[in-house]
This record gives sequence, C-alpha cells and structure tokens, in this order.
Amino acid sequence: MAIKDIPSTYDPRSVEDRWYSYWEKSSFFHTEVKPEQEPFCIVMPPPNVTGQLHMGHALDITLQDILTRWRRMQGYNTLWVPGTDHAGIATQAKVEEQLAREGSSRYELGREEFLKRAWAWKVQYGDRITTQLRRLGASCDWQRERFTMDKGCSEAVLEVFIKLYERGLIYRDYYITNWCPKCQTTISDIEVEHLEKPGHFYHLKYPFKDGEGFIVVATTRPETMLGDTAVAVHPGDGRYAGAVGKKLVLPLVGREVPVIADEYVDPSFGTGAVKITPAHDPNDFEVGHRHGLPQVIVIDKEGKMSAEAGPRYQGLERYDCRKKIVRDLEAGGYLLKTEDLTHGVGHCYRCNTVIEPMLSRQWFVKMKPLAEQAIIAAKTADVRFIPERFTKIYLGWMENIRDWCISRQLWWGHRIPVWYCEDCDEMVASKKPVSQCPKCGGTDLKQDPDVLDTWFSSALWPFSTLGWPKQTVDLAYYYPTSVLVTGRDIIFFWVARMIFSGLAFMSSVPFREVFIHGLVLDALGRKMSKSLGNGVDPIDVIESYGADSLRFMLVTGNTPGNDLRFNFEKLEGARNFANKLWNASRFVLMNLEDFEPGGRPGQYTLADRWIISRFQAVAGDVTSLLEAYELGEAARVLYEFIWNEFCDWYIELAKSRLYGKTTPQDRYIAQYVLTAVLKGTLELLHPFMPFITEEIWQHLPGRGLTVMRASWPDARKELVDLEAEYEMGVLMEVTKAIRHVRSEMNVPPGRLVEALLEVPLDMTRAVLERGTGYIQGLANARITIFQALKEKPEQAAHAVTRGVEVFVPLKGLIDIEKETARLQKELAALEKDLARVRGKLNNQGFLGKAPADVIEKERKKEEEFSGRQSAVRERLYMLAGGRG
RNA sequence: GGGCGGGUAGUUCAGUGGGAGAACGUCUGCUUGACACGCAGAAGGUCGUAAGUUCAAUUCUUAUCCCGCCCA
Repeated sequence: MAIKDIPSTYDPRSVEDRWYSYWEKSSFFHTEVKPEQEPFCIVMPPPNVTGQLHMGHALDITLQDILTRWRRMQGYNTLWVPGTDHAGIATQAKVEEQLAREGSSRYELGREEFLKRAWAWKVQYGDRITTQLRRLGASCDWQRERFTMDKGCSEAVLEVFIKLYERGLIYRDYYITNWCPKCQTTISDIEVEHLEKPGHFYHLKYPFKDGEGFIVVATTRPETMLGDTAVAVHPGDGRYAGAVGKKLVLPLVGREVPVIADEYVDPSFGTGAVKITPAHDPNDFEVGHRHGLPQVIVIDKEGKMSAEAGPRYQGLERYDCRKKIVRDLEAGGYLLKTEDLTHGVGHCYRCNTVIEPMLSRQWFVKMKPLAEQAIIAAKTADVRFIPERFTKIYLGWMENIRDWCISRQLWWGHRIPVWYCEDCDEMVASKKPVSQCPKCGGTDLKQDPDVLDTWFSSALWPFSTLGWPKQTVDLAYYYPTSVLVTGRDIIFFWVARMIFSGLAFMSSVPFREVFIHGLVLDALGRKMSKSLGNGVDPIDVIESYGADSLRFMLVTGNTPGNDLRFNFEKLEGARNFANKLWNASRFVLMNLEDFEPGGRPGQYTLADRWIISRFQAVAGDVTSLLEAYELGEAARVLYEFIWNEFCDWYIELAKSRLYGKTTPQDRYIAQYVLTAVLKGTLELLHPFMPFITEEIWQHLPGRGLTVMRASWPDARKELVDLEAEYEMGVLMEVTKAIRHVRSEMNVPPGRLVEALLEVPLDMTRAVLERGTGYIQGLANARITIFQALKEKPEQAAHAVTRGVEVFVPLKGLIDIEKETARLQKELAALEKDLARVRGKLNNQGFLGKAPADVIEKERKKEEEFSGRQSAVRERLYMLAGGRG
C-alpha cells in the first residue's frame, strides 16, 4: 500500500479477518512438544458448543490470549488448547424446544433418534462459537480442538467412572436431591440458586390424638404437610417437654404422626415446632433418617401432587395445591395465622424454575476422601489463586463439601456405564456393554438410563484434552498446565472439581495458578442477562469498533477478581487509542520513503536518548506487571507511554528533524529511533491488541513473518539514561510553563512570543541552552537565557519551575489585576505546601525516625518550594509597583 | 446468620505508609504539514464515618453505616 493511501482513520474491518486467517493458515498458533524448550500451557474453559459468545467469554478469552501471546513471544513453547462443552441441560433443552415446535417430543422420537437430532444440532451450531472466538483474535491451537463428548474425552469419562466405582468412591443411593420440574432432571447443590422471595409463614394447628390440645407448627410450604411424618421440637425446649413421644393427627389427612425431639430444631424460630416432611426437604430428610421415619412422596416429577397426596389433591400443580390446602385448613379451623415472610427459595440456575427437593435414587461421588488432597494442595500453594482471597472461598467449600450428585435424567451426555441384571438385580460397572450377568449368568441386562453431570467430564478437561487416559507425550510435557483463567462464578462448579480430579488421576494439580476474573456487568452495574435484555453482543461490538478496541476496553481499568462495567464511553476511549496509534504510525511511515535501515545511527539527540530510555522502563514495567497478572495496569502503562510520551513529545520533536532544515544524518537518526521505538512498542502492545499491531508492524522495515513470533522486548539496562530523563523533564516543565502563561493570557497559538529565562544554576542553564530549540518549537516562543536578569520586564507573565524563572513579556496584553490574582493563588498553594513540609522538618520525631532518603526528599521539596515562593513574592511586589 | 468485595473528581474506575491519578464529561482557545476518534490550557476531591497504631494514615488495625456478591 502506498503511504499516501493509508487512511487517516483506522478501519479494523479491513484488517482483522485478513490477519487472523493468515495466522491460522501459517500454523502460528500450533506447536509441538519440544523437550528442550520450556512449556507454557493453558486449557481454555470450554464454552457451550451450541451457545454463542457473550461478554464473559470475551473477557475470559482476552485475558488468556494476552498471556498466551506474551509467553509465546517470550520464547516459551506455548500451547493454548481450545474446545467446547456439550452442556447437557442447555443443549438438550434447545433440541427439545425445536422438537416441540415440530409438534414432537423426545419421548415420541425415542432415545436413539433424539441423540441423532442432538448431534445434528451440535454439528449445525458447533462452529458458531469457535468462529466467534476467532473473531476475538484467540491464538489457540485449533489443530488440537476438543469436545467433551469426543472419543478421547468420553474414554476419559469412562475410565474415571470405573476407577472411582472400583475405589468405592461412586455409589448409588436413595437421597433427597434437587429436582427441576422444567428441565426434568436432578441438579447438584451448587446448581441451585437461592433467591430471596416474599412469601407467607402459615401457622398450623396439629391436634393431639388423645386428649386435648394441639401443637402449632409454622411453614412456608403448607402443601408439603400431606407428606408429613412427624413433628419435631428441640430436646431442651421446656414448652414441649411433655409432648415428645405423643401422637398428633395430621389435619386433612388423618394420619397419625409422632412428636420427636431433634437438635436440628431452632427453638427460637417460629413456634419452635417443625413439621417434618422427609421426602420433600433436605433437612427433614436428615431428621427422618435419624428417627427412622417413613418417607411419603406427595409431589411428582412434573411438580404436581401425586396419588399419595390423596384424591382431593392428586394432579394439582404444587402452587394450586398450596392455595387449596390453605383454604381447606382455614375451613377446618387449622390455620391460626398467616404472616408475611421473605425467605430463600431454591431456583434452577438454568431455567429459573423453583426447585423441588425430592427423594429419588441417584448416583453420587463420595467427596470427603477426594477433597482431602485438594485442600492440602491449596494450603501448600501447590495451586495458587490470583487474587489470593479466592483460596479462602475455595477452601471454605472444600472443607464443607457434600457428596456430589452426578446422575442427570437427560439423554444428551455421557451415559452412566452401569448395567443392571433384570434377573438377580446385580449391578455391573463396565466400559463396554455387558451382555451377561457375572453373578447369575442371566442375559437380560439394562444400562442405567441416566447420563452424567456435564461437569463430570469438564472436571477432566486439563488432562483429557492432552490425551489421557493414554500416556501421551503431550501429557508428559504440558501437564500440569501453567495457569487456568476463569470467572469467579465457576470456582465450585469447575475449578474445584478439576483440582481434585487432577490429584486423583494424575497425582498432580492440573494447573499451578488460577487467575480469577470478575463478571462483566452492564453500564448500570447489573449482571448481563437474557431476562433483563441488557446483554451486549461482543460480535456487534467487534463489527463496529474492532476486536482490538473491545479487548483493550475489557482489560483496562480492571483489577484481578473484580467485576467490571461495560460501557460505550470506555469502548470509544479504546477505539480512539487504536486510532491514535494508527496515526502515529502513519506519521512514521510517511517519513520513511528514503529510509534504508542500516548500521548504527551515530549520535543520538537528547530526545532520542530520552525516548529510548523511557522505552526500557516501559518494557520492564509491562513485563513485571504481566508477571503479576496486573494486565490492566500493563495496558495503562502502554497507553500512557504511547499517547503522552511518544506522540505528545517525541513525535513533535522529531518533526523538525524530518521536515525542517537538518542534516541527512540527523534525519536518519530520527527515522531510526522512530521505527525502533514504534516497533518495540507494537511488540509490547501486541498481546493486548493483536490485529492493529500486526498491521502496522508489517509495514515497518525489518519486519519478519509475524509480530506474534517476534521476541519480547526486554528492558535493556545499558540504554536507561537517567540524565536524559532529567534534562527532558526540565525542558518539558519549562515548555509547559510557557504554554500555560500563553493560554492564561489568551495569546493566539499562532503568535510567536518572547520568553526570558532566568536560570541562576550553571548546570540547569546548560540544560536549557542545549534544549532551547526544543522549547522554541514546542511552545512557539523565542527564548533568551540569563544567569541573572538585570531588569525584570514589568509587562510580562511570570512562571517559575525547576529553578527556572520564566518571563513572557506581553506589552499591552497583561492585565495587572488578573496576573496578580493568578500569582496570589499560586503563592497560596506554595505556602500551604511549604507549611506542611516545614512542619515535618521541624518535627524531631520525623527527623529521628523517618528514613534518610525520605528526609532528604522533604529537604529538596523545601528548597524548591521556598525558591518558587520568593520568586512569586518578588514578582507580586513588582506588580504592585515596587521595583524588581 | 457467616464470609468476601466495594465506598477516592460530576460519572466510571485505577492507585499508594511520606507532595491525590486516568478516562469520559465540563470550561477556554485552536482547520498547528499523523490524528477533531485530534492539539494546547484549565476547573473540579476532608480518598464513607469514628476511634486506634505510627514521626507520618486515603493506604495498616478495630468499630460502624451504606451498596453488591457468595454461602447457610
């Protein structure tokens, strides 16, 4: 592209797809085991295969891509394994919706046909999410893409199930679990969301069987009384001491139930007497177990009342039944009172339906033995959470862990590899279909109809994707992986389960570090959700602002583990930054026509030494910030360097050397430094904004195949030049001071002004004499330097900084009153600063205990402030009519 | 009820035991040969409240209020 054709506004659309396909076609994301090289490996949290990208993914992927691109440039053998998750409940629900629209259902289709449909669905939508990941710029190794239900992952699931079964860590039992009447499956405890909902607290009268009197129980779910099998009180509760052991008659039902004593009851809550429904409440289930109570199931899988509920209620939907029960109780004189009560109600995290705790036979993983090692791993920092506070959250959960219900009443997923003999009830766990009962020899065997929790297969992801259960070279080389990057919302679901699975099957944690990020909220700080309709589609954003802008926006102004708000102002800021970089590069390229990159450039100017030195600091800072996972800070450092130093000062100073009258050597040096610093900066920025950096980098001299394989710029100590930084600091301050008075005095930008600088110190004066040209160019001023001004100009604006007094004579433009007011304000500020500094320096405690360098710093401040103070005072005196 | 996070400029957020920062917004002035998605300048904050530790606290400790999240 000819230079003049570079548009002055960066257009990401014409750039991004082109580079991504170039990278992918060139296999730049792909890597192989190289034993002599140090590995860096991340496994991607697999998005739902039939889902689409949301902002949470965009953040997650961006963070991983930054780490991946950075480590790759640093020379690690870097592997980022992508993949997708079969997402049992979500995918099945979608396929069922489709069937419903066709007037069919999975039952009508049958299991086999249904699975065919589900696979077809997966094929149809499976590449949508991966296409979207590509648009974000994810530099993962697509040649190793995996799916939780592919052959290898399924093999891993079988292996793990059988092993755990053999070790006695998987069992089948009747237990109370969380049933979702909409999804028609059990879900695990952590898949239940507890939401505070307004409800009622019904006080019910349960009469004694013999004799007079009654006990009052309070409940929020009166319909469950149909399944009550006891009333419990606290053993130490004097109010009910005589009642324990007696029988009550269940209203409306007529069943006799005992009064029992159990520690579980909180005597201070409600009436201190609790109705016990073992089949429909987890706590009651435990109580029932302790007391050998019968379990009466009164609600069925549809959420309707069962036959056990009695003919009057059978078939009623649970909430309709509640209304009817309340009416009936009231009519019978059993309802004493109704209070309003806000209480936590369990909801299905997938479909938001109210969960029905229900007794059923399910498969469980025995967690205690597995959790032990997982606890030790975190306590010994074998696996380290970033930020550290998430260790506590993880440990709190692991230490109070309950057995994991892993069976799901779904068809889409890994089917439980257990066969039951129809003849003798024998149960066989096997990787292969079982056709003959090993116990009785019978041939009538049926496989368990249920599938495993989706998280059962995700728990194996870090090693199943690397080839396990085969002992592959990938596994030996890349496992344990380097870091896991994921949202804080799935620490329990996924992170914890990967850790104990890794320890159980690989004898090692699956990753050394866990980098946790927060959630992406909307502009008002609310969670993005379908029901609120406040979600922002990352693909829409990419189309109008570009992936680089989206990535940059997601990563800046955010700290590890904290939530971040999405708003378009921030996005515009990121786009403007991309455009700024684009135009700075455009400027450089426009001036390179005659540039033949060659040998050492010769003598650097002060500005050259300064920007080169600053670049070393930036390279060092960005690297150490990335090492500390402070990605937002690293991005900020680059932003400020590019905008406030490279563009605002260095490019401005370079202009005269490129356009103006200068020697060819000087022009060459300016070109050389511009390209070198720009190139290095692009390399540092590449992990954050991969597309624009590649686009520009490819136009620069000395480019290679791709910036993504360029070597990471290291901070070179020998190029740090503190003297140049100091000198530039002085020149910049004086320039700013002149600009300030110009602006205050309303001098038109085009008008050249005089500036007289009084600089008593020889050293500082030398700096200014060398840098006169810089100031003149940048402040549009003609500079004269004096050691001591014999006569200070009266009609002049005044400023003082860094031991330099600046006078800008402006005959006729000076409003003495205005100038006096301005200086007085400055004086007041200086006096305040001085008072604070002197307060410290007069404090014996400070002098005695503060470190020497701090005291020295305060002394320096005192010197600077008092110098400026007397200069301003003197100036004020003069303006008031005194002579200088 | 327990735990965690947050409360800093008008807004959104960084940051720090020793002179309060950015972006956006606001105000002033600019068609300055890269960029108006820009340039130059400016205004704006008792760093939630109260105690404590310290020579020194916005930063550390404790209490407290408000907001959010997680768990029970």
